[in-house]
Amino acid sequence: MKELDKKYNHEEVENGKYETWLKKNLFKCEEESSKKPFCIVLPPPNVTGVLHLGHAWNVTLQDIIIRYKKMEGYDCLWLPGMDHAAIATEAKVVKRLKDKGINKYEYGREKFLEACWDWTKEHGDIIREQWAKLGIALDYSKERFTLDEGLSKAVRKVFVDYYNEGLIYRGEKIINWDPEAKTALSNEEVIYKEVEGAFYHLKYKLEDSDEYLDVATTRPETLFGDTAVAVNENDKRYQKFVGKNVILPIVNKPIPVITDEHADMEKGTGVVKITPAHDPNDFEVGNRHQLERIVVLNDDGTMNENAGIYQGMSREACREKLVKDLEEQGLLLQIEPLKHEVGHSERTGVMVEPMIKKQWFVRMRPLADHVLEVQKDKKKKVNFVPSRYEKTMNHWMEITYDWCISRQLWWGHRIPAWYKEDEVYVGMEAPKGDGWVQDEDVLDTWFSSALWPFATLGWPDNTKLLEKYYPNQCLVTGYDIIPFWVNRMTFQGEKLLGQRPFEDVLIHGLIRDKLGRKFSKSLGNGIDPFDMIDSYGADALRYYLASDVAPGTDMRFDEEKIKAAWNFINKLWNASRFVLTNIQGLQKISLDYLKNEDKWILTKLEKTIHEVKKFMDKYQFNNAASTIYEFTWNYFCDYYIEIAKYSLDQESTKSTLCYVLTSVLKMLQPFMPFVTEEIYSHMPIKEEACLMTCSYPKQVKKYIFEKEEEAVDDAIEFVRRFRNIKAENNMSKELKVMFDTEDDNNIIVKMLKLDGNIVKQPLGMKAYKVFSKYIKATIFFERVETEADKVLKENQIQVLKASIERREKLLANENYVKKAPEKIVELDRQKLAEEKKKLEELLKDESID
RNA sequence: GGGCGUUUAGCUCAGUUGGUUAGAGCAUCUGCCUUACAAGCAGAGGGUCUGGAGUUCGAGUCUCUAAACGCCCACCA
Repeated sequence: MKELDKKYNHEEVENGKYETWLKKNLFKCEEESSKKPFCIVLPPPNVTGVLHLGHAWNVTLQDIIIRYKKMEGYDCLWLPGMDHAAIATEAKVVKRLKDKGINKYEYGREKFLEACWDWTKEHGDIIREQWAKLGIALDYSKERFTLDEGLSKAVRKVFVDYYNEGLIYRGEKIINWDPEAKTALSNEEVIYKEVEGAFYHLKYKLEDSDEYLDVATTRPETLFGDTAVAVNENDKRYQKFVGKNVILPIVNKPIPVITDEHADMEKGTGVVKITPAHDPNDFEVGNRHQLERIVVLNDDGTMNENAGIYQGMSREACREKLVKDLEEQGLLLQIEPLKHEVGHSERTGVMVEPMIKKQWFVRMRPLADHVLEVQKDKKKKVNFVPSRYEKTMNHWMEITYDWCISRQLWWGHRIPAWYKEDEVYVGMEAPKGDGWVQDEDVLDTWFSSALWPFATLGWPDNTKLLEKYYPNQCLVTGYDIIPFWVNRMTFQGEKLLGQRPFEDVLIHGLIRDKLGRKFSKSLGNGIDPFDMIDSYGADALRYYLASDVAPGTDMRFDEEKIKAAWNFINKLWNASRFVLTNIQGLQKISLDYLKNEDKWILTKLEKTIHEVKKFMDKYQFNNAASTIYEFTWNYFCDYYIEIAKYSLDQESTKSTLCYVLTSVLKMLQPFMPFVTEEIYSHMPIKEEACLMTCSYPKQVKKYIFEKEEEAVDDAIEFVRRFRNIKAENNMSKELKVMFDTEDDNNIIVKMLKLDGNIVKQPLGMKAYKVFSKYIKATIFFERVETEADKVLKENQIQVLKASIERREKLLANENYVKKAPEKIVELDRQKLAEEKKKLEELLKDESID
């Protein structure tokens, strides 16, 4: 058995381990076993790029769950995969081709898709390497891609069934148009940003009259599509105009003045221009009044032939020129500056254009209503951690409307619809016969990822995998994609399989920079998690990511904390070295003849195990981590190992060291798999070849010794007070100590290295009393009392007096004694007695000199 | 406009069902190369928990209210 290296070197420790784990098939699920299943599907990262810190956080949390559950005896399946990310990837590939001077449309669909597959392969390989560096326990035998054959089958199945059921339809509606990517977008893909705009007040003259209406608009360039002007029917100001025509400026065309509920008397001038082809509200108005729909924009965002002389201009240029022309013609009444929110494309960043288009939609109401119904049932609902995020989903379900799923892109699942003149065929395969042309469009990338929890398990076929691992037990994702993904998986799972897709959803936040800003390219504040791994190791990064914040909250990145995590690992490493060199040759762990300190550390350990499991089960890894940290550093290293140094020849000491360290390694394994496996491999006694296949520690009641725990706690308390007094008084090593209590003060003598300094009689030197609950001693030392000493003692007395007074008052309060739990009251009584004793001694002490 | 979150030590964060004198890491100060660890050890200082009101024997924790910051959703002709 090779010894542990003198220095903890994360690079050496982590190097090669992942490959070994893969070779040993340690990450594979055990389909055939009778163990209870625990399944997580990995939120598939987009193949657009490589993994960032947010991904590292996301997968670390999942890996901790999976590794924990494996040790807890579950058959775990953590299913990896990637997302083709239709629009995002397409944008990247378009750019790559453009840089080479190639135009997507000239290149052609087939070759373009080849380029997309190349891109996917390249980035997929990088991502897999990154997963390996992070050490995550993915079952690669089940890896999937959102654009693979299986997903394609599932997608087509859903599309066809929904179409036949009337849940998917094709229709002309106002959709969000991305003029850069030249595709429709869903509501969720539009981000509203505040921009500096203006209210343009335009003069719509009454036909054959000098009178006019003041029409305010933020989008003057859409006036070419105006087909009416609306006022509220109760608006007395404009009643006389209703039924008449106004002349559309520039176009010089009469359009009617109508009444419609959409016109709000309170807003603006109370007159609203109606552009049915470019505004969702106006579209509805147009439907109510059978107004013509005039599209004025081309797909690339330039003005079309309906814009007359402005044809070919960009939206922005047209607005500028138009406003100038209106002003010249005296048709511009006023420009009122206005800050307002305008929709931008999530992917390309350009302003989104509401446009009327023929697209495919999912009818959302019935699907969403069903989820709302299910969420009322505690046994059937999706449980969010933290629970507040349930509201985010429910609210979305309440207000969502039909989902535009067709995209005018090439990279994605092609819509399984074929057209022949006026006929439409929707089916799993192309229809027989000539003349059928398939829909050119593909589906929203989220349409396929919404099927991820079950399509990856073989749905729509009724596979064993599906039967065993659906519903998934858990999903881990950021709150920012609840609308895009979690919600959609939920309604699809409910509809298609009649069950929630996952029992729990663990939500985490976003990682921000040290100043709380989002990471962004323009700020240049990005952190590459793999740089951090190079510097501190994956274990340190993982521990940091898992332990920094409570579930559901954002995290501010702080490299100092990774350093602190590294220090902790280094501490573990050194403690392990100490233990390993001292338990060489240990044959078996025997915990039958235990000393007080052994019983003490075992008790602390068993209590720690209980706490840690409680936190792990609630996904509170931050609390679990700090509980283990405290035990390892503050109890095991700071006290037990120090005391153990005096009895390293004893079996009980060796056994206890071995047993405790093994338990610590097990608890830390999910957080820091590399280093814990490395240390475990050197242990002389092992229950399994690998730590990760060991069982998780369970609290053993017989190793809880309350009496000994209290006694050693008290001894430690004494040691702490002793050291304090020693430090505050600048005592030399030559001090002498007289114990006033009969107890076995073995531990204290060792901890304080008092051997040879113990006296049986008081000495004629300055004396100082030290107390804990059970132990009392006098320190004698050579030193002249200074003014500072007196002040210090006086302060101590004051603090004690105040505390005693507070407690006496509290205990004199009948209400408190009557209503508070007895335990609490009893504790106060004890504490009071102690304090009184201490005060008495302290006061008496003044006479000793 | 609707909803949600945050506000605790100099900084970053914990704080379970209300219950001893509110914790950690980092930073600061003091003393130590004590043979696992100086990336360490020992000791210390530092917060009344954003403000106000209430419920309670008891509030960082529950209720109401105000403020600052942040996020989500919707709308703005």
